[in-house]
Amino acid sequence: MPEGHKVHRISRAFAADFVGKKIAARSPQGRFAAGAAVLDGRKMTDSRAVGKQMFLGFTGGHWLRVHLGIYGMWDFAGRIREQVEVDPRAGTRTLRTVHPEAARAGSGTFPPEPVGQVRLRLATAVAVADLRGPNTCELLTADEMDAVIHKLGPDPLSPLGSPEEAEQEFVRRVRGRNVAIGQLLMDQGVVSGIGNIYRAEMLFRAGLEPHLPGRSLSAETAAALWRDWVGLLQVGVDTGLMLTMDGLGPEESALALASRADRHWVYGRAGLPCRVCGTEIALETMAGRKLYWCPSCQR
DNA sequence: CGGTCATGCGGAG
DNA sequence: TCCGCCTGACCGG
Repeated sequence: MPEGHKVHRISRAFAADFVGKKIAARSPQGRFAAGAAVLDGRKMTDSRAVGKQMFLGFTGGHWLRVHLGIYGMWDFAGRIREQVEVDPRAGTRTLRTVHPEAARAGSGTFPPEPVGQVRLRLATAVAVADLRGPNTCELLTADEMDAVIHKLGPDPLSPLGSPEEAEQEFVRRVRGRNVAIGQLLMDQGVVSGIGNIYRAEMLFRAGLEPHLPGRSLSAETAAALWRDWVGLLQVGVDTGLMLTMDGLGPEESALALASRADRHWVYGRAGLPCRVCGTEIALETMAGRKLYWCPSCQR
């Protein structure tokens, strides 16, 4: 499942091709039939992403909250605006449709038959979005949505206040806790959108020992973590990929992108030599997820 | 082609 | 702490 960058991209896809349009809603799988009936025929009025959560607004004050969990997904088909995509083999950035297959001439009828367990299908006259395997798919009032959002830590791309206030909020939430920084980065109440890959990579990039309590970090160290997240998230939204290794040329990038194991500093590299110092990358469970880190570079 | 794991997280127990 | 979600990537045979 996507970390925060992907959710922002999905939200943008809805903003581009669904917001402002009358929406046909149904639940082919049946598990969201009641909710789909409420939304059916309404106009989509807004699309927001906060961390890993997305909120779609509809006339009448209805908000659809979707959290994809570990393997949920949205599939788009039909006339969908292009987004930047990175070609792993060529190492190039190009514009592509969200769903290239749909652009093929004569590639079947529109709308396409649902594939798999489609919890919810949202459709305009020319575009379709299918939701499969979500962790959460529910209708909320505006007040209920606000309550959800206010429980979340800051998201650089949907700050409740100024960017400076978002940074200060992150610093405050980290330094106020006697909990390992490796746990705090995964806590969506501390900062929104960071998942297991970004956690491991950010800690390595900062040279931070994952077990350090949040309150042991200096304000500057915590602020630097935030600024790194701001940059990583922006790159992720721009490219659609989690590019966590800086300073690679086109050829190196192409190689790095070719396989996930070669794409990151430490994530997924347990037992392999650290790219910087050669020390064996360590693996342990933290916050219920696998944490990869270099015992030499991170202390 | 079958088994395992995972870019989460909420709820049951 | 375990389960549901019920997909897709990856790996060994």
